[in-house]
Amino acid sequence: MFMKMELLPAKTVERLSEYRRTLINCLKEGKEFIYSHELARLHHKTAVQVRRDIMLMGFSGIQRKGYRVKEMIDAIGKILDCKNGQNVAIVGIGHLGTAILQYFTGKRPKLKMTALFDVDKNKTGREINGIPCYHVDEIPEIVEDKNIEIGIITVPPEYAKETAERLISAGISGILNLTTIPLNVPEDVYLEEYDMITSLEKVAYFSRVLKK
Amino acid sequence: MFMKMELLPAKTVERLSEYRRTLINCLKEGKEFIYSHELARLHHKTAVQVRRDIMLMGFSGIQRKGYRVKEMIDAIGKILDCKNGQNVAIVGIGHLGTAILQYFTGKRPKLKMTALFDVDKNKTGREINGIPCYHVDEIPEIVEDKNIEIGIITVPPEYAKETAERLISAGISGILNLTTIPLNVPEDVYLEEYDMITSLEKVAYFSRVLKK
DNA sequence: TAGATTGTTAATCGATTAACAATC
DNA sequence: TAGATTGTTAATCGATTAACAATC
Repeated sequence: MFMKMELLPAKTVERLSEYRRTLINCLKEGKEFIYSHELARLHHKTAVQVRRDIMLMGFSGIQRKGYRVKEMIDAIGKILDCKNGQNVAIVGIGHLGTAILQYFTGKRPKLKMTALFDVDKNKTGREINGIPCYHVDEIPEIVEDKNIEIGIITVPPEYAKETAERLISAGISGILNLTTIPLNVPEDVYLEEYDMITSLEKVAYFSRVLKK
Repeated sequence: MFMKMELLPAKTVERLSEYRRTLINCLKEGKEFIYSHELARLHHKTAVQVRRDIMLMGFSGIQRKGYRVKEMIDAIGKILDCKNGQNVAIVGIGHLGTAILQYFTGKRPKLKMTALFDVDKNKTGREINGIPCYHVDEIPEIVEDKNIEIGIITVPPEYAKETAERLISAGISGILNLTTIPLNVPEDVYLEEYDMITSLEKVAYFSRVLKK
């Protein structure tokens, strides 16, 4: 069997993730088929783009009927998910860390929330939302023992750098940095950064200048 | 006096916001000048891109000395900030809403956190972090009376749609949607959406496939 | 059959980078 | 002066969209 295994464009990967979210909702509502233009409309995209993304992942629909919702969810899973799952940790269990933890619970079975880390004695040494919380000093052992591949950083900005360093030397392979400090990582670690203030400033700018 | 007022590319606007964050830190550390390659390195960009962004906003540096940190912060402010400020509200004061509120406090004087909205009686009718919290039913009056221009939506997904509708009919001009539900807004409302799960799935995918 | 939809290539558009002139 | 940096245009690259063939 031949497996389509080229690297997909980052933008396509993002959109596939978004499509899946929507498809899961469609499935819940009992929808069996979906047209490219329906999916496009739900995501403010064009139908061509949706079809092209689907083509790039090697899936196909049925002429005049659209795409089978259930099968497409599985097809996206084949691309986005690791067969045996990937373990995830959150470092910094403040409001942001907790928000992610809560949202996450039970949603993505292939991304297994495995450990939490904090410095607060009230949080460490117990389970939060059913996930064990350790002191950040335990990052090296726990990340290695539990084979944690992905770290989400939601610590206060002044600790962002050292947190990243700890995760990296513990052998993490991907980081989602939600602090306001841009990080530097070695080449073999994938880094994604997001700052809400930038999003908000973008909204402020365009909502102002676009209204004539 | 001639004002440079063309619309900047969205990507440039994002980067200017990021540069400013970094420049503010540089200023705190007493740095007076910064080279394009220094700023580039801090943001994983190229020096050319930094210089081009700066050029596009109509600012200039000094040959061989770089850019004056203080002046550049002001120049970015002239682009991103509204002279008299813009009022912001958060709808949904759960962990995510609270995280934003806390981070936000005192950071961006031109984005004035003006009102919070929730349904929980323990939160409404009092101040949280110094900002008054109202019941979501009061959105129409408060948004109009307080001239709120930007709404951040951090409600549970099932309420995302109606929250957006309420904000829009109350006359909001920009929305930052942090729920997992894509929204539809009329043409004259600027919408920015962000979903952490997509970011996380992107990290999972690339951290897996990029390691050979 | 006509119409609607998928699948795919080619063209276009926009964003980044290369190249280099200017200048301190 | 030589070297380093800014500023800017032109070339390249990548992402989106247009066009259209295939087919149900």
